Amino acid sequence: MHYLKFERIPRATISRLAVYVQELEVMEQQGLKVISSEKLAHLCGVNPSQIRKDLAYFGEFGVRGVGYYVHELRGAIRQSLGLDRNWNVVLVGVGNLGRALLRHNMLRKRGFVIVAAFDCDPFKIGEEIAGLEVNCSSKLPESTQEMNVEIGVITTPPERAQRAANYLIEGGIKGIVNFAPARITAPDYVSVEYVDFIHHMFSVAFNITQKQIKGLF
Amino acid sequence: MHYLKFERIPRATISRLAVYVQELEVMEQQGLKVISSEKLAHLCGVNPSQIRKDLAYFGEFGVRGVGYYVHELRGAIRQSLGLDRNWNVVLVGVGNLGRALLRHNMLRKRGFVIVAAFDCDPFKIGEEIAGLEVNCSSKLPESTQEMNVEIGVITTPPERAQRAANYLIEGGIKGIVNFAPARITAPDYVSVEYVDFIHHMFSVAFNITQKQIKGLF
DNA sequence: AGTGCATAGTGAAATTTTTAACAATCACCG
DNA sequence: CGGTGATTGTTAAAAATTTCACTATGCACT
Ligand SMILES: NC(=O)c1ccc[n+]([C@@H]2O[C@H](COP(=O)([O-])OP(=O)(O)OC[C@H]3O[C@@H](n4cnc5c(N)ncnc54)[C@H](O)[C@@H]3O)[C@@H](O)[C@H]2O)c1
Ligand SMILES: NC(=O)c1ccc[n+]([C@@H]2O[C@H](COP(=O)([O-])OP(=O)(O)OC[C@H]3O[C@@H](n4cnc5c(N)ncnc54)[C@H](O)[C@@H]3O)[C@@H](O)[C@H]2O)c1
Repeated sequence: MHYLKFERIPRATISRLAVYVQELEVMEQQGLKVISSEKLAHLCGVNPSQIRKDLAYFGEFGVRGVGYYVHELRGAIRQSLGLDRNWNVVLVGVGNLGRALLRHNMLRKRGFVIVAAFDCDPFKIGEEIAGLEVNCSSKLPESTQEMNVEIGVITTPPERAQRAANYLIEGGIKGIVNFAPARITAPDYVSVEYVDFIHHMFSVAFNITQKQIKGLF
Repeated sequence: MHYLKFERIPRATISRLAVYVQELEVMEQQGLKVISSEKLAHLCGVNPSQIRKDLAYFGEFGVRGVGYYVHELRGAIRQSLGLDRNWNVVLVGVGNLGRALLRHNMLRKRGFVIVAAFDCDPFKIGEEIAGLEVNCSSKLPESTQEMNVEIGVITTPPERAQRAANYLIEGGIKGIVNFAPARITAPDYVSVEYVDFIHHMFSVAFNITQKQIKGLF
């Protein structure tokens, strides 16, 4: 019997669950109904035990001898992660990257609804992008409180990231996703995540160098 | 005495080294000459021992009783990661995100030089972005071999990511950074990294949900 | 030169995370 | 309606990673 656990859930587990959801969505589109931990593991590039363990933190979602029902499992994971509802999001910094995010429907499809965008550049304020008017960032704190926004996305230059974060914190935001390559400080009650693709470039460069040293090329 | 180690280096270490470099660059701009592992750790949000351990994989870069010389340490880490040279990069998929990447000088500043961009859309082929002409993706394998390209960046829609990867692999690329939310398969000699910001959105949403359950709000 | 002080480097301990192994259980079949 | 095969959930072992505690060493000051 499975009792609700209050173990701390590894951050790596959360990250993998997101991958599982991704792959489950592909399967669902392909009309696949059932999947075993072994097959899913192979697709996601992990160990099958890992998948069963990750899922065990949240409940029992499979059928022994059969596997997991794709649709059901996707739903279960989404619910476990708190993704079975919409989240109001604001974006700070309407530059190249900010625009790319605003124009894509990827966020909305996953339940993250960008309800406002802010910039400090007077030339950008008033512009309309993807049906959203760019506002002056000084109005941010007020707006987020009014609109019940919980997550802020920072796409300003790195040296402005902390300032953007301060606005968001003042606005009562609970989580920040920072695309600028700069650490920011925030109170404990605010969750901060860093999206830093340069790290991944570094990683690849390092891996290639290593392989070269080891003579694999 | 420090002898060159052939231990496997944790992936997490690489990721942290990238953060250290980031912060060291900020310090250097501020004119700071010396930093202790304790202070750097605080800035990067990690444990001081962790920093010393991470660096120990590559050598001895500090001065006991003093700390690390900022400029020197930055150089040492960059060299350790294989970043003390330029890397030729190609980009596949000139959409919103691809353009944002092409327009930013962030990559070049770090030694990653985008030498060509490819798309399969006839309307985009021939267009010039940031001084680079968009080429037809069918020419990719040939071009990459000619230009001695080692890294490929994928910014196509997810369902096209594997195809893009295949072109890159055919072109003799050694590493791939994939921005599309889709796993890709590649031979062992190709390093693949995934940049998936949706995972970070999930993470933040999950953290907020957890805190709410625990009654922290 | 010697002393004190600060901080890097390092081996061992603690903790966390992953993997392996297996008992439990479900669907299916005769 | 019990046996069979498959695959989960779970416990135990292994591996990896992080943190601690301590030693070594360089610098500044006397
Ligand atoms: N361009 C990319 O492909 C890319 C990819 C990954 C990460 N990043 C990072 O994302 C960030 C943005 O990149 P970009 O290419 O969009 O840069 P950008 O210069 O095009 O855009 C930055 C925007 O932020 C605005 N801004 C500056 N300070 C602000 C403040 N205090 N409040 C509100 N808005 C403010 C600017 O007016 C500008 O519109 C950078 O930190 C960059 O390093 C960029
Ligand atoms: N837009 C964002 O802010 C953002 C952020 C993170 C990740 N992503 C991901 O990055 C990818 C690209 O996003 P986008 O917003 O730029 O999408 P987009 O639709 O604007 O651009 C995709 C481009 O890829 C091209 N393409 C398609 N198939 C191709 C192929 N086989 N070879 C070469 N080019 C091909 C298309 O012609 C198009 O120009 C998507 O997978 C998206 O999920 C986007």
